[in-house]
Amino acid sequence: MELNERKLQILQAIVADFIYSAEPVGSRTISKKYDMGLSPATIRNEMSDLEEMGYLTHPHTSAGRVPSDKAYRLYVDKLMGSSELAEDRKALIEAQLQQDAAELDDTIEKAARILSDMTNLVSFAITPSGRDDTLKYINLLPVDERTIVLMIVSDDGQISNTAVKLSCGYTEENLQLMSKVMTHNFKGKSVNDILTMNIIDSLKTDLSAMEGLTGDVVPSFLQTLEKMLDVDLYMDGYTNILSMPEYSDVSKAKSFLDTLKAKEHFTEVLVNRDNGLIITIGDENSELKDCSLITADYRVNGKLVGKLGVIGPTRMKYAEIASVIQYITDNLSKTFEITGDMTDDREHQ
Amino acid sequence: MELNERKLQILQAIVADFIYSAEPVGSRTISKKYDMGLSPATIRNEMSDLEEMGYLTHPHTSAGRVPSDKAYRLYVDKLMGSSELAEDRKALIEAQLQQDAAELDDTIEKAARILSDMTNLVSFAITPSGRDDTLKYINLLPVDERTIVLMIVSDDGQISNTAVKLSCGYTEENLQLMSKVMTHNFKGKSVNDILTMNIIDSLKTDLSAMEGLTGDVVPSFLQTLEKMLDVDLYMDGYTNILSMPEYSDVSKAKSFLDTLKAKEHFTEVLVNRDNGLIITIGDENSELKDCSLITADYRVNGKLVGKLGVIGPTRMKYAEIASVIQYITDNLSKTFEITGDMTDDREHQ
DNA sequence: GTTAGCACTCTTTTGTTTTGAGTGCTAACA
DNA sequence: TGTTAGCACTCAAAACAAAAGAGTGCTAAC
Repeated sequence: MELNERKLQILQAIVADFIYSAEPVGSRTISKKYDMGLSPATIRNEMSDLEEMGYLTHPHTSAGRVPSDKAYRLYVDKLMGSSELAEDRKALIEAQLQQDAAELDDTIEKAARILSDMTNLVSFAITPSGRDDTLKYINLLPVDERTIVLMIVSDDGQISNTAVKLSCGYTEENLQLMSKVMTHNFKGKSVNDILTMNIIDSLKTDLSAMEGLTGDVVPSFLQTLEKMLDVDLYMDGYTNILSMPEYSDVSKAKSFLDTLKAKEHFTEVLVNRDNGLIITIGDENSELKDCSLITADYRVNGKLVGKLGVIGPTRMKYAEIASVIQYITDNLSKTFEITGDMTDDREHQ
Repeated sequence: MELNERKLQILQAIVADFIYSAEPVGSRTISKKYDMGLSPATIRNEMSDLEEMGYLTHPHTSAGRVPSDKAYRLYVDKLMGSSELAEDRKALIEAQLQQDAAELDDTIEKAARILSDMTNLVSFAITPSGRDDTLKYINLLPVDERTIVLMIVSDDGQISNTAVKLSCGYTEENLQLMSKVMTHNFKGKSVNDILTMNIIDSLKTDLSAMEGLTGDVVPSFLQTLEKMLDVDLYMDGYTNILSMPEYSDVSKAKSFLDTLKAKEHFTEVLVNRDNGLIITIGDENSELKDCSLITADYRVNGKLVGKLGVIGPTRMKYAEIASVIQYITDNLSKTFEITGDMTDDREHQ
């Protein structure tokens, strides 16, 4: 059977209607609301065909039609078109993102909040991983008799520091020498490389004169590097789903939210997701098969990549949401480019 | 009317039963389950009295009795006794808290998680404010041509640092001088004092020779101090309420969760709350009048005070929950005392 | 003072009927 | 041959009715 122009039109009408109403769509509705000069009976015939082709389903005999995942996919790819974001929304996004956009983390968090507010869905965002950051230099600084600070500066200007409690004393000279050796050894190497290669051993021979100090500093150094690998995950708008008919049943809502709460796993899903504006629908997802995800990446300094997106039932306003996400991520990338040489002006853990 | 021994016994039975069943308690139930040698009729008479006295209410004629806030208050004060935590739970708490208890923040977060898991309620915790921390010294360190790090060390060993992007160049001597002057001016002063008193002006005269540098550093300094004031709020176990009969209605659950999400306000409530094990019931709360809160404080280095607690419907297992909270906060305080001189071994923002 | 007995109340449960949205099929129409 | 009116049929949801059951309050007897 062929998917002719009329079938597409009808399918589009059904999907669009269902997205808004959350009710199975009947032939009368289509015939009346979207007047395409066809009687309900004709539309019924077409619907019957569309069902046979796998685009529609039927909760029960006397109910209207509901789009299948396949229909949503077609809708997203061919039918929905792209929706231009209203000017006032654009302005709102810009205003809110710009407003004290000092720290990356805070801004990302804010972006997620805006996103969930505008879409009424659960939003999430991950920060870029520092795994490919290369080190610029390492500095050890005295604090008090038994405490020093380990400071790691990376080439793109990010600074991480940790206080290190020493088990033995130290001299300023020791610190300086050690800073020098460490910088020499690790300059230009990426965080990931340092952690996977066993560069630490070489350090021990270079600094054999001060074993005690090395023994205290190295674990902190590694720990700090590990932390630079970490990707933070923010979520917002959890409660939005509680006003959606799909989750009017508390136990459904609970199991959905509990799944989302297993953050670690979710982070992984996002990290492995392609860049660009990505929409996955229903069973295209490895998990949460009755949900859709829309994500897009954002750039920091034109390079490091984080992601931002929403999750919700397959019945969602794809076009509208996609345009919101796209606009926010574009804006984020711009923000962290314009203020490019200001992005250092924040603390990194 | 007098609240005699028998009335108390009956009231206790009713409250205890209702806490577990969430169903209005009838006279038969009390007579059978808690055999105190009285017929349902007698108990009915007593119940009627208790209702008149304001301890019980009546959803409708043919329903059992439900405890009022007043009854819970009496129950908590006089009737419930104290429940000793089971040994395996104690062990579990200790094991989980001890396990890499490196950073205060992480540990607090973990404590909140344990708490919500054990109580099946929403838990929350606030970290101590740094408002009364006194400064030990301030250090400015070179990073690159246009960037320095501002490091603030407080007397109890906490370290905060921020990268400062400069609008002009600097020399090492400048930094050292400025570090010295700032340390001299602010050593021994509390964060709060520095922020309220206008000490900044004096700094400008002392360092008039390097206006540019001062102009860049002072805002960052203030900003960092502001941050030290901040109290972080963690919440966990949001979804627990979705399995409670009180919130089987999605819209009720949503409005409860939305109220909790207004974090800022909630933080304030907690900060202003008394120390010790505090239980507030129903309309004793200024907000969320159909909920109860149980909180306790924990100490860090024997001094700084954070708080940990749960929130849920007035029908909660007060004794059990109180003992869990008490045990966790005791343990937290102990953890951050034993490793007393190790608590510096973490980063502070 | 306690309790058995009983009428009464009111929610919950269960069953029944009605309604109405929507389909599928057939037959007529253009 | 495609379109449509008409109609029987289906099924969930709503409305209604009846029954069950939990529990009370009161009275009278112990």
